[in-house]
Amino acid sequence: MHTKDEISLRKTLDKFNILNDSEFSDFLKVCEYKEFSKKEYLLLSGNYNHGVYFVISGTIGLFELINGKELYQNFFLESEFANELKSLTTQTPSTKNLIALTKTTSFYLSRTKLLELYDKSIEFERLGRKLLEHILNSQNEISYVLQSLKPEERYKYLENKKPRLLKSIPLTYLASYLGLARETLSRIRAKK
Amino acid sequence: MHTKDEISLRKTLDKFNILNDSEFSDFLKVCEYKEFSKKEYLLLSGNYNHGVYFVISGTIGLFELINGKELYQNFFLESEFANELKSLTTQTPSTKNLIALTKTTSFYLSRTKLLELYDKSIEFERLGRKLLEHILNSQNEISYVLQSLKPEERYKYLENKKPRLLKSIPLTYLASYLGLARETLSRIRAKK
DNA sequence: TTCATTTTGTGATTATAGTCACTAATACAC
DNA sequence: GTGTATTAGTGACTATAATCACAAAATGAA
Repeated sequence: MHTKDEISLRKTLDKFNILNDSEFSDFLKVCEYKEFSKKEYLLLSGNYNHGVYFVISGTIGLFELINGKELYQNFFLESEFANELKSLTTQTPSTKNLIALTKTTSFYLSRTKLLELYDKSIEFERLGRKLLEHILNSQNEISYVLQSLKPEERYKYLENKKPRLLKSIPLTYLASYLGLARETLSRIRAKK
Repeated sequence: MHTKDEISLRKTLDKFNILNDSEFSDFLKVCEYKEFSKKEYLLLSGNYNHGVYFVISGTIGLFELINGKELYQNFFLESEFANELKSLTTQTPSTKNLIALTKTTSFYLSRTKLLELYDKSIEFERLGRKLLEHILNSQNEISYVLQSLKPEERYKYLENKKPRLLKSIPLTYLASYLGLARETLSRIRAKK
């Protein structure tokens, strides 16, 4: 049996060219299908993070609450792995929140099952490593944007490199993500 | 034979609790001792990145040249792995430079040898994954600093979380690293 | 469809850090 | 030890984006 959702997961993992059919099947076996309604929390700060999510449909936001303000640090769209790695890897209470910004469907992979996969064979370790390399390269890009681009250039960065975000995430959250005041981003867009 | 330098490497890797004596010995076997004089480049933008360095002594800087300005993105001190992962993992020409900011000694591990280790056993893959998790958590912290802290708070961040940088890296480079004008950082420090 | 909530737009003002220009101090090479 | 490089400090000024306050629009639920 291959549902559309499983094929989507397969396609994403196949980019790394590591798992064969049997390994993918093992991966899938430990995934649980989960749905979230808009504004539902997948992870609440203060709690431990117990796993990762593969987004089938919808969008998930990662944010931190800093003096009453929601500081968005990432967004996860269709076919991406939503993750908060600090708490997951160090097993300390999370300072961050994962929230469904829209109605969302996902595959959930618990930390326990993930660690079992890592133990099972080198292929899963390799997949984990490659995924982390990929995530790290993205994260470095964001850091660069925040470190050195002016507001207008940050907006252009979204246009050019993250058009899906621009299309699907409210400006308010994007401003937070880019380290700008909402009004600033609104004015930049108005000028175009 | 165990030199002081090898013990330093061993201690750093032992934090991850993965390699046994024989595996560490395999790791060490593929390391080359390399020295760099002040201002010598370990990686020049435009070139391919062929490996990683473990800093035995000295400091290494990672920067990008953006309209004539050196934009420092990281510093690597004693007992840290100096890396530029984008070019290393994607095998595209590097946009970044690695430079010895002081006279530096290091162990060099080539990409080829690294990949051989990854193939050799699951322990090396796991070490790679854990190292990446660690690096990613640090990188997320920097992003947070750049996204949401005011100049004064950024300086405090260095004081509290990166005192070694504050001690050993010129203010000019630290300002770049923190996304601030050199003068701003200088004034902040003067106020203390 | 209507009402409440969320999201966006925009003007006026202020705070803040960037830039420029120059001096001082420190480090480093010969 | 002298001279050159690099690094740091500081005042004056300017540009820029944050903040505040409010209105408008869009979205979503009942």
